[in-house]
Amino acid sequence: MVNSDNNNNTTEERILEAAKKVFVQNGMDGTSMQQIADEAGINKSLLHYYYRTKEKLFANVLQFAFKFVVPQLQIILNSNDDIFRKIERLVSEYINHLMKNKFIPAFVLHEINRNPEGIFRVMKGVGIEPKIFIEQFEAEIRKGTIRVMDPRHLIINIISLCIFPIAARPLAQRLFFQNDEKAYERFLEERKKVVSDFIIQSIKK
Amino acid sequence: MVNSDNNNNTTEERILEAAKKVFVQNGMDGTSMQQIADEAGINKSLLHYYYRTKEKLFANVLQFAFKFVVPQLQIILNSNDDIFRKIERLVSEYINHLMKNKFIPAFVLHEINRNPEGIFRVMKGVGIEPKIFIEQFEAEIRKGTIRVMDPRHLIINIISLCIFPIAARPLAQRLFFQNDEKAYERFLEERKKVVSDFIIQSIKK
DNA sequence: GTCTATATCGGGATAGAC
DNA sequence: GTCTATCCCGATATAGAC
Repeated sequence: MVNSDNNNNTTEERILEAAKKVFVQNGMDGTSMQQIADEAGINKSLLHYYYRTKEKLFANVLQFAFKFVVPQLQIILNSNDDIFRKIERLVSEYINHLMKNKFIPAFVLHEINRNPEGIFRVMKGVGIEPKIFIEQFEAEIRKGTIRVMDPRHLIINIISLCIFPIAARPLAQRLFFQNDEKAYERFLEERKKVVSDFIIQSIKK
Repeated sequence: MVNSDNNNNTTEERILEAAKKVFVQNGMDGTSMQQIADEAGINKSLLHYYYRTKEKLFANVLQFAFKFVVPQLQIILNSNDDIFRKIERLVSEYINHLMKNKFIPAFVLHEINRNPEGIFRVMKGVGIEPKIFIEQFEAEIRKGTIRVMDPRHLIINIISLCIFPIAARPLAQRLFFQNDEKAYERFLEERKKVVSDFIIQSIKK
């Protein structure tokens, strides 16, 4: 899961762990309180005792989708590396994270459409801030080392290339890799280099 | 919607139109038969009369997500254009299609994870076949006009860059465009050129 | 074909015993 | 804190009148 601290803690924590697992795999609508209770090894009533409603429990789960990875990415965004090195590190770190949390991308994308405000609130809470990265990018454009481009396109491109292959994995793995798990893992490993090369080539003059 | 032939046909067709609209926006789990009945202007029983179960009705909807766009893309894939022109046309056509069917990407991605076999069956049914495109790509590599690259990475990259900005639109529009619909429309229009330039730059030697 | 009425089940949530 | 029992509602699905 997205969190490393595992099971045998308090009941409250066990519930949250179970909820993360089940919600992230099946979405808000696709998950019942019974499933979460079973996963946590307790009964439904306790869920309501600790988190009054399903909505509140879900809200608690949602932020875990960002809580751990955002600070890591922020460190890279604000580091002293040059722009190309930053892109390499961002892509590698992000793909790495998503490989370890493979249900997160589709879960978040579904939620973005089901209830945009919820995600938006969480995103403002964790507060990712690409300002320094964008300024650096624009400085390079003025220096003439990279092509003129709206930084928003670059950012969306980077994110697209990292997230989509994980979000669409169950289909892509079947279509292109005969549903071979290991082969797709290797493909994703390769992508850490392929994607950053791809991006750097496309922006370099 | 993904289909052009509109409303006032037989009841059976009206139901299917309504089901497409509601299912695609809210997903299988997020949709009730009552919602579909309301959207179609009839009552629940009729849904069961025409399509025995919710599952069967949903299965009928699913294929419409691919039925119309796949043949169009296939024509481009098999055309006589050179590889760069093909990429331009593919990206432009696909983004265009997705802009007109903005709920499809997140719907499909969610479904890919909820029930991969269902999507896989549909995909084999509509049968997209990139063989000619891949051969053309490999021929260019041998000629030395483009860099060495697994064609699967290229294909995944193209699809990622087209789909993701639509799938994540509700969030991206808020984060980068103050939730301005029109501004995001322009951004997506721009992407038809930006994305194909981006890809071509990155593979060209 | 289309409707109303109803059966049956599972959902979220609460009451109350321990 | 944790359980069992229960409430209430909305869901899918069916029966049967017209």
